[in-house]
Amino acid sequence: MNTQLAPDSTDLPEWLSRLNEPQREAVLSTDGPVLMLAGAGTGKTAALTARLAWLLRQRLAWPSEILCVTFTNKAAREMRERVGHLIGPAVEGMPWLGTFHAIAAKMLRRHAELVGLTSNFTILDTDDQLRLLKQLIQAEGVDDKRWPARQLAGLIDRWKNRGLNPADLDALENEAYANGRGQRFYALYQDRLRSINACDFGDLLLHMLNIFRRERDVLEQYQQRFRYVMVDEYQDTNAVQYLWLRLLAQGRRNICVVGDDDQSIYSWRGAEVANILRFEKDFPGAKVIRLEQNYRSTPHILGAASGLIEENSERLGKTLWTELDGGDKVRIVGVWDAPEEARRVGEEIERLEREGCPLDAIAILVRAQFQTREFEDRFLQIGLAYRIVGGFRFYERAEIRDALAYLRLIASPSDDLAFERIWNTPKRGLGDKTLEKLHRYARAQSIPLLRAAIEIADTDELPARARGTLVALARDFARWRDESARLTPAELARTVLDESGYTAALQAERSTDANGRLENLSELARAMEEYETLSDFLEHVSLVMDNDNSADEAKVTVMTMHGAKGLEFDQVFLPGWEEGVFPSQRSLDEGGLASLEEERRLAYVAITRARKRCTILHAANRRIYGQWTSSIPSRFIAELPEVHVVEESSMSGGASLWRAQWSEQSDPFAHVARNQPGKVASRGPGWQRAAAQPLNTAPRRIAETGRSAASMAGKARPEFARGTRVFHEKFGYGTVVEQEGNKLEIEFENGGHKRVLDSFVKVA
DNA sequence: CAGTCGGTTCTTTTT
DNA sequence: GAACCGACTG
Repeated sequence: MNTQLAPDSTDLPEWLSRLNEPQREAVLSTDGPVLMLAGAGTGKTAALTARLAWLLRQRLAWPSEILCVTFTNKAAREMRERVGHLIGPAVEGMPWLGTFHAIAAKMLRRHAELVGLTSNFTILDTDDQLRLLKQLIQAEGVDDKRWPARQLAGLIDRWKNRGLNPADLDALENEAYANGRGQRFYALYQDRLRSINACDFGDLLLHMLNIFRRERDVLEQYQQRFRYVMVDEYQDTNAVQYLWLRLLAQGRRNICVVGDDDQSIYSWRGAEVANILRFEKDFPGAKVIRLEQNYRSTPHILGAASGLIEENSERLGKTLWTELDGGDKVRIVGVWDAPEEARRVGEEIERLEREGCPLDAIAILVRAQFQTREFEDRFLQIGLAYRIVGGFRFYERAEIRDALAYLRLIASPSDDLAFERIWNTPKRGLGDKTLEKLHRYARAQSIPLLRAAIEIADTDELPARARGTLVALARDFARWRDESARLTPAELARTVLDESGYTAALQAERSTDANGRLENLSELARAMEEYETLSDFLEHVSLVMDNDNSADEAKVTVMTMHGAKGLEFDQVFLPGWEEGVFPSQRSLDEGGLASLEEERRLAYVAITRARKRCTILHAANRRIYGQWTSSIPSRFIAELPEVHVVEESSMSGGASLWRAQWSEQSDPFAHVARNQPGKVASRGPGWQRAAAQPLNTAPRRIAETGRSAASMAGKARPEFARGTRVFHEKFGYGTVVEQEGNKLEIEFENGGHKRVLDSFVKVA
C-alpha cells in the first residue's frame, strides 16, 4: 500500500507535530479512502481541520477542489475559521465547505432546469410545506383530521431521505397514508412544488442525486473537480447523502470520513449507522484509523459515559482513555419538581460564578425544547445571564416571515405560498371568497397567483373593490421588482415594508407586542446589510436558519442535547433524567430497542460534553401537558457505574423513601401510565397531592432555605414603590403590586402575574 | 369580514 | 398550559 512519504519532521508545521500519532496519520494519509473512528473528545475536528490545511499547504488541491461536508452550519463556520488560523486566509475561497444542504443547493442552482425548476427556485421551510400539503389534502377530499398534513410531511421527508422518488414507492409504502394514497400525494406534491418553482429541504439532495444518476456528464464534471472529499459526523448521514457521496467520491476515491457510531443520534432523520460499517466495503483498501485518546473529560466523566454506552448492543466498540486525572464524580441530584430543579441549577451556577467560573463555560442540556422554559423563568427571576439556543428562531417569527414572503415574491413571482401569506397582510379587506376565485382563475390559466391578480381584473369575476385592491397590489410588486435592481436588499426591505403599509399597521397597534415586532423588522433590515443581492440573502435565510447572536457577554447556555453535539463545556447540567422525559416517552412507545439505544447514545453524547463536572438531575414530579405527573428516575441513571457517581437528594428521607411510599398504591391513572413490569407506575399520589393543594409545600420550604444570593442581596428601590407602572423586556408593561427588597411582584398588562428582580424593569 | 370563544391536541430531537 | 382550529357573533 502506498503510504504517503512522511515529510521530514523538521518540515512539519508546529500544528501538525502537536497532534498525536493516529491523528497525524489521518492527516498524512492523503491518498485513497480513510475512515476515522473518533470517540467523543478525541480531537477529531482538530484532525480533520489539520488534514484540510495540509492538503492546501502541500498544494495537493486548490481550495475549490475540496468538498468538505459538515452537518451544521456552525461546524462549517468553525472549520473555516480553524483552517484559516492554520494556513491563513486562503480558505476564504473554499466554496464547497458547508452542510449537505447548502452544498446541494449551490449545485442545484446551476442545474435547476434539469429537474424542471429555474435557478431562482424558492426553498420552502416546514411551515410552507405543511400549508401546501394541507391544500392538497383538502383538494383531494381527504379528511385532514384523520390524515394530518404533518404525518404526510413526515412520510415524504423519510422517502426523500432514503432517496426514493414517487415512482420508487412500493405498495407497502403507498399504504402508509390515506389508505393507499401515499404515492399519489407524494407525486401531487412534487408537481405542485415544480409549478411554483420551489423545493423543500429534502429535494435539495434528492434532485441532485437524480441529476447525478441521470446526467453522466454532470456527475463526471463534479467527480473531476473534487480531488478530495471529506465528511464530518459520518455516522449521521442518511441514504441520500450516502448515495450522493459515494457517486461523487467514486472517481478519485480520495474520501476521508470521520464518525463515531456511539454518537449516532439522528436515525429519526433517516441517518443510518450502517453507512459507517459499510465504508470498508464500498471503498476497499480503506485505511481505518481510531482516535481513542480523550482530551476533554476527567476520568470519572469518561468512566460514567463509557459504562453507560456499554449497555448498548450494537456498536463497533472502542476504548476511550485519558491522561488527565482527578476530578469530581458525576453527581446525581434528586429534586421534588421541575421548579426546584431550575432553582437548584440556578444556585449552583451562582456559586460557580462566585468561584470564578465564567458563565459561558456552563451549559444546561435538555432532552426536549419545552424543558428550557423552567430555566428561562428562573434565570429571569434571579437575573442570571443565559441564552437559549434553538427554540423560537428569529426567522420563524410571524412578522419576519411576512417580510420574507414579500421579498420572496419579489425574487420569485411564482411563489404562490408567499403570495398567500401576505396578500391580505396587512389587512386590505380581501376575504376567502376573493382568494377562492383567484385560485380558480390561476389554476384554469396555469399562471401564478400574482399574475392572476392582474389578469382577473379584466374579467367580471370579482367585485370592483376587490379587483382594484388586487391590481394595486400586483402593481406594487411590479414596481418593487424594478427597484430591486438598483436598491440594496436592505433598502428594498425598508421600502417594501413601508409602502405595503405593513409598518404603518403595526405602528397603529401601539402595543408592546407591536413595538417588539417593529424592532425585529428593523433588525431584519440591519441583518440584510451584509448581503449583496436579494437572492444571496434569501438563500442564507432558508439554509442558515440559526440566529447566532454572537458572544457579546458571557452567558449560560441552555440547549438540547442534540444541539450540543460537537460542543464542550467545563460544567454541564443535565436535568430531567426521568423515565418518559429521558428516555422520551415517544422513543419508549414507538421505536423499540433500537430507539432506546439511540436515547442512550444521546445520554452518552450529553455526558461527554463535560470537561470538569457533570451534574444529572431528576425530579419526582413534573407537569406534562399541564397535568402534574409523578416520575421515576431514568433507567440511564442506574446504568452509570457506581464508582463514578455520587448521589444527593434534597428531599427529606431521600429518593428511596418517596418512591416506596407510592409505588404500591392503587393508581387512578393506570390507563395512561407506562406499563413496565417490575417498575412503578408513572402517575400516582404525586399528582394527587399536587392537585389537592395549590402548590405542594415541599418546594416552598426548600425555597426559603435555599434562597439565591441575588435575591437576598438587594435593597428596595423607592422608584419601584407599589403602584408604579413599569416596563419589562420580556413581559411588557405592568404595575407593581408588591415590593420586597429588590424583588417586585408585578401584574402585567398582558395577563401575567410575576415576581421579578427590579434590575429587570424600567419605570414606564 | 374580523374578532372572539370554546374545544381539541399536543412535544422529541434538525437541515 | 398553550397553540391551533373551527364555529359563531358583531
